[in-house]
Amino acid sequence: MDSPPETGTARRDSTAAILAAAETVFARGGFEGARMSEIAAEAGLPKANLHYYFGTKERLYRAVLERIVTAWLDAASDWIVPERPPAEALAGYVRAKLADAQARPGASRIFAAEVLRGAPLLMPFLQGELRRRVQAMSAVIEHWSAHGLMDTVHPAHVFFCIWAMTQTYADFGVQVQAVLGRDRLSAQDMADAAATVTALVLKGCGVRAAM
Amino acid sequence: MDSPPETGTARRDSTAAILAAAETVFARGGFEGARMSEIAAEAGLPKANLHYYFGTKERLYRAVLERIVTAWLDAASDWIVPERPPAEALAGYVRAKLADAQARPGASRIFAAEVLRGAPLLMPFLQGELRRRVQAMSAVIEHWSAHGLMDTVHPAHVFFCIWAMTQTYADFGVQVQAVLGRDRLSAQDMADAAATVTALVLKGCGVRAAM
DNA sequence: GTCTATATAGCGATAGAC
DNA sequence: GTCTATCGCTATATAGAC
Repeated sequence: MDSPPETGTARRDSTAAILAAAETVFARGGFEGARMSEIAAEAGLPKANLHYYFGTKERLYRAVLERIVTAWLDAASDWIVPERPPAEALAGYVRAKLADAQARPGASRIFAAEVLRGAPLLMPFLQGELRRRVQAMSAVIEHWSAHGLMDTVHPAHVFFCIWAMTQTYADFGVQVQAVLGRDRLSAQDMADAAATVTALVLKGCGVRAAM
Repeated sequence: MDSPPETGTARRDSTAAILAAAETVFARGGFEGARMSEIAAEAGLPKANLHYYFGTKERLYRAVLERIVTAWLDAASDWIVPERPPAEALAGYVRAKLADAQARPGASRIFAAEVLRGAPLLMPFLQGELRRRVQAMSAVIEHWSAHGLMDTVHPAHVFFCIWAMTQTYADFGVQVQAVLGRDRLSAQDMADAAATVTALVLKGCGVRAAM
């Protein structure tokens, strides 16, 4: 948004390559664990170019975080709307979150590592945009409860639990693999995961069967 | 277990102080984010003493991890036994895990950070001891299902979900606080969390009401 | 055993040639 | 705009006095 001007297609290619490489490298080890030299190698560029485009390691990291947070919000939030029956809405939300965790596990891990260390850079997002989204989605849940479509619950906590369960298949993927004794998670494993999470959420919230 | 001999009470005091300080400092930032000088300051000892007792930063980190893993296993695993009714057993297990997350959030975060970066040091534990424990607990779940005390589920995935939900209140505590708009989580917040997780697990698994 | 003072390496960042 | 060579700092680790 500031630093060197935004024009030029070579610039676009380079910054895109750097951001993709940075997401890969930050995904293992977080901010402190990543080396600028690793990111440069991953992007196939000299290290100096990273500083030319992004100035400092922290500014590059912030750029990566920003991309992730944007995707986080777009991903699934429009499933939770009052017109939809809760069974369909919640199941769709869970499936979208699980699909996101599988599609971009690195993004999920970077987000998790940032929150783990106290979210120094994400705090404004958590207290602002995310809080408002949760309040809006919570109102929908309360609407469903009031209409007898599901149990009365603590809506925010239900979302914390959904996020925890879906993200665990990205963030703790190696633990899941190790415990199941797999080299990597099969499609069947992910189907079992989806079935389990969906059942816990729908039956756990007493959602009346979809029609 | 190796390096300097294990006798002497001054040694016991120093190593205990260092391990406690290390757990605090590793809890924010993980292995790479921690500075030996921070740990020394936190323990009130000169930095050189850390190296005298533990040799390297990695060996100190391993010692901290070992303590955490031991506690992890002791914490709650004896709740899941076939004699107990599943409602009581699963509710007790969830409560014990949540209490553990509240009592030692730093330990939970260190474990999470280690798994996040691919669990290079924990892999033997995950594939060995933890896998065996899950297999044993899964057999109990299947026993309950076979006796009509609860639905037929994917037992391992149920445990992944329980761990995810309970640990999120330690590992992602700042996110929970931010979204709820709190300075810190109140006793009421934690009671709501416990109620939500317990409901999702018990109703989600179709556990027949306790008698 | 305990500490101060220092060696050594690796990292982020930059200067300056092309 | 792009790269090579290098600076300066900081962190782990150790040598050696007490």
